[in-house]
Amino acid sequence: MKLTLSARPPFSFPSVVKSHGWVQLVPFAFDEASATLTYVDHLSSGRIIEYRIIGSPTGVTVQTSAKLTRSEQDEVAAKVIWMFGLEMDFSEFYALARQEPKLAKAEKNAQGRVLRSPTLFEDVIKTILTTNTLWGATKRMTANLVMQFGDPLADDSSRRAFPTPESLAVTTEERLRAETRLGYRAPYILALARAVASGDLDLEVLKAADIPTLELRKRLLKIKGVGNYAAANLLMILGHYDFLPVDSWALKIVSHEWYGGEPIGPAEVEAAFEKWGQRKGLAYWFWDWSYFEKG
DNA sequence: GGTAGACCTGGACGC
DNA sequence: GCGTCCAGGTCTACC
Repeated sequence: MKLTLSARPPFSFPSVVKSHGWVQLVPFAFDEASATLTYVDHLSSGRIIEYRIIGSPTGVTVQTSAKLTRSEQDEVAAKVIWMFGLEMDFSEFYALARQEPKLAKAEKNAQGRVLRSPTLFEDVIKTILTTNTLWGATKRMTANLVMQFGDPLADDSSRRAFPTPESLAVTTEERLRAETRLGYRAPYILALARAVASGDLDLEVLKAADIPTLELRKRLLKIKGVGNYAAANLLMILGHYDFLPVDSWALKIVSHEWYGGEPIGPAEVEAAFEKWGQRKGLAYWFWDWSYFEKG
């Protein structure tokens, strides 16, 4: 099966794929040689399928080896549109970015979209797994979760979908600690899965564009394990850019940019991007950091 | 509301 | 080989 999906221009497939580290976390995988992003998904029909997503200047094509029903095709299309933010409009950000040399490439490179998981449940868990740890450990914890609790492709049990809330809800904190190696994050992940599986918490409604940012942030901060950094990161994913995900990395690159490498705190990071208002997250995310300049 | 201390893990580093 | 530090922070108790 093949679906062709159009994006609001400008659009850049590699810009979305490489917008942050999600592409390195299963069930995502990216093949550089063929420039193909794959993702193993658990459809609401119960089937486990793999998407092969290829970019074009006008959007993406999605291929699956499985033959899908009409409703399954609609589900895949809706999910990929969300994952790539195909309908998102960054024209107001680009208008401001044209005035800032450090964002001069933003419009040309069609920056703004960030790669998202099909469900906010998956993005919340992955975000919690990025906190207070090394990136390598985030990849390992995510891989453990997927291998231990995700359902496999019919023809390749080494490729699995992200666990459903229901599959995680029935496990124990002890197993998440001892086998999945989530450490102190185990009770957070378990509580989240149980809340979503029971229907007490509906994360998908938070994708609605008309929820005010402060209300959204308040709801995200109620999730155990989600603090200021994680909430800001999730707001970025949800298309709200009023808060900065200030982590140790942000402190490092902002210090290098404006403070000569001296130790700084979150206040200095906030001050550096204050003038960008509701688009400060975008300005921060796509800033042409001197930290990465060669030489 | 602000802050200190604890928290899982595992790689890097110094000895 | 061993101990310590720290990383894409958060929570809780305490003031």
